[in-house]
Amino acid sequence: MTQQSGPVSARTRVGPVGEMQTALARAVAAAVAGAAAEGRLPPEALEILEGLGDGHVEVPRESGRGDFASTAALRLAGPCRLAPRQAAEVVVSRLDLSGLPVDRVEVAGPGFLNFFLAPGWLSGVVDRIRAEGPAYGRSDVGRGVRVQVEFVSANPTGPLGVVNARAAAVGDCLAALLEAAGFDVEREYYVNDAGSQIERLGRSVEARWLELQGREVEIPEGGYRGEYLIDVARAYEARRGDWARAADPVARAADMGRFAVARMVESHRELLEAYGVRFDVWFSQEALMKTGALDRTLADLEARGHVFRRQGALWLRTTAFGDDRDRVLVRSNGEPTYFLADIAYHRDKYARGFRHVIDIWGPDHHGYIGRMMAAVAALGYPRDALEVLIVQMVRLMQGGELAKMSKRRGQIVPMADLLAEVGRDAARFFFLMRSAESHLDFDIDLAKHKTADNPVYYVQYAHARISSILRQAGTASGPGAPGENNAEHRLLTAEHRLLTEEAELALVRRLADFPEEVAGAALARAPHRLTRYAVELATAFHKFYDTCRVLTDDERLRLARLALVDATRVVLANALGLLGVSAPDRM
RNA sequence: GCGCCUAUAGCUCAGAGGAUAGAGCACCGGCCUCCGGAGCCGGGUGCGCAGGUUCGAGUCCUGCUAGGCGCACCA
Repeated sequence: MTQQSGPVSARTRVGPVGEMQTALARAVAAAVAGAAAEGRLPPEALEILEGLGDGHVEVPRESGRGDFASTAALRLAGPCRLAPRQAAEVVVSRLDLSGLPVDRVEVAGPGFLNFFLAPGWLSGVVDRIRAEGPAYGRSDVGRGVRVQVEFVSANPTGPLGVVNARAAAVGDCLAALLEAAGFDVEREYYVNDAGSQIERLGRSVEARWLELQGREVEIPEGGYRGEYLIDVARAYEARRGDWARAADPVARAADMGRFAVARMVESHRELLEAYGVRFDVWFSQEALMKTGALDRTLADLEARGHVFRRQGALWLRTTAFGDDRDRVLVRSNGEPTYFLADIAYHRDKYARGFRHVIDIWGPDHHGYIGRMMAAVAALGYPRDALEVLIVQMVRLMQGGELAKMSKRRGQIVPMADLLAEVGRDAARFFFLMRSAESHLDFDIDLAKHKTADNPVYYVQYAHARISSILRQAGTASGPGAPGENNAEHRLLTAEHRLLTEEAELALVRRLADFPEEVAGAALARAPHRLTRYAVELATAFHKFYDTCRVLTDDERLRLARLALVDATRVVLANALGLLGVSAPDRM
């Protein structure tokens, strides 16, 4: 079983940097074509290079190796049986860089082509960012493909825990990234409001309710023992107590189950909204089942010939699609499994028109991926129609120890408690600092620090500091209508070629990277890259601030730097916006 | 037993087949007549082990070791 990763290609060519890479790649390709035509490179060279697309142009890690490097010669050398450096020399001799801001090209190391660009090659970026504003960073690599991201989807039988908080941050940010990258995204929450767990929930509420009536009752086997159900029972008593006392016990427990689910779902929705996460669709499992979706799904799978009967049960032959064993759809007692319901749910997703579905699951479900992928394949959908991401577990650390936030041992820590402790911004930022699939140690002490060692404050501080500078300069922060006399208007005349300090150029360079960072993070399903970028951008700004005075008496330099600072504000705000973290003007 | 994930600096973690592997925390030492010091600068014998593919491997493949998780006619 291999997990499908969907339309993932971590390399994208968008934004100012990507556009330059594409232009350089074209120039290299033209040089190779020219050399091949002259017989100085074998005919297959061009074909090999085309197979690389523009992926052979990269950004060298080390400064001093140019602004860009091409590995074309290295890749041609083997198949063409040439010495890499020699191939590089041939390419360079044919390079036509007219119209490109390239100062010089060097052959370096084993055969890299290093391009050194003219110092002002990014001088247009500042205006571009300030003109695009909130749209800067968006691209169309997704080409409007409809994608659904389903996440959190916690059972409505108890409060949300910290893993749900992590999944919410990851799912919401991933959805935002995909939107920014040009996909047509819907956020969905699946409500498991059917099945035996809801019966157990109802009986558990009933037990609490009977307790409130002064009766001593055991919570049923397999029931939910959390004290939150006492509140549910109280609310139920207030709303439907009279009816319940006269009602048939079976109907009463069922009614309590429905009541508890509605209440739980509502509290989850409220908590998530307070966390800044809104779903487009809250999808009810019960509603789906009422439409007969299970029967239709079963019939579909049978028609496709993947269902068989064994020992009185109906099975899906998932082993035909990479699973390591076959799975039961309908138990011998006639009860459908949760698996069948899940297949019906996914079938419904595709029926609703999604070309690509991303499920974000908790760590306890990774064993479920194989059968779900197999089921989607059995339904006849392409292998990349479904993609499952696992958000790994969270350990809360405090004072270097496992935090004891939960009152009882082994009990999950409620999401609400964590938010009350560290706040929404810190929680979201910290959950997005690590790749979703690796275990996370959440440092509560650090998250609460209001100092620079706390990354979220460090980034927000950069934004607040910028706002302060712009306030002092009399520049409206934000794209208001500029009066012709104010500084906002005069920034349009800023001369970006005056930005020559190393710290200034480094900052411009980081700003120029943003669209590629966004698209790359979206395609790689890696929101944590964006968090990292935000920190790096803040660092670049603070370094600039430390070495370059913005509000100088030199009017022209002052305008140039103000424009740069304002562009930085835009990008920081856009990055924080995608992360779901606030960008304060004051702290 | 089988499967999946993880293994990178004292700690927590980035790392997109490229050149000399990076951040943050912690620790030590510097920097404010000036736009917010919630800042900046400096200090580092680290890719679990062994093979392989490649011009080039932390990255891909195989085996091993260690940790985590999963392996229901549960949801």
